[in-house]
Amino acid sequence: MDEQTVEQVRSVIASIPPGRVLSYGDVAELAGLRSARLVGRILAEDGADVPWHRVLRADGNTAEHLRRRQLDLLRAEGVAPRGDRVDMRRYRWGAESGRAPESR
DNA sequence: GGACTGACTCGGT
DNA sequence: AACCGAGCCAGTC
Repeated sequence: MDEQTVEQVRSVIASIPPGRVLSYGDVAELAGLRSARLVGRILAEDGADVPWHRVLRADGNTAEHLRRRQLDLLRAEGVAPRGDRVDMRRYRWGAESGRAPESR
């Protein structure tokens, strides 16, 4: 794994404000990567000390094995998941008034 | 090298 | 909503 890439990804995630979220793909883009999977992989290995819970799937779902913990952590900072799903249009970093720069 | 596996995503059925 | 196939990239066997 390229150290520089890892640091890029970690710094992007570290800069996400509390109460906001990004998708793996968003992080990949901000870090200059083409692969969202790489972001997940990096978090799996070196994500323990960054706010990894602010990163979720593009559709607002979380990875199965993390679901419970991640949603708890998010609730703790003001994000209210609807069932297993987070409202990306509302909480996505950069989407202040329900309008995302690129809300799909 | 090939096949398989993931904290992924998108477009098409 | 659910399932598929294709891209994606690094690691393991």
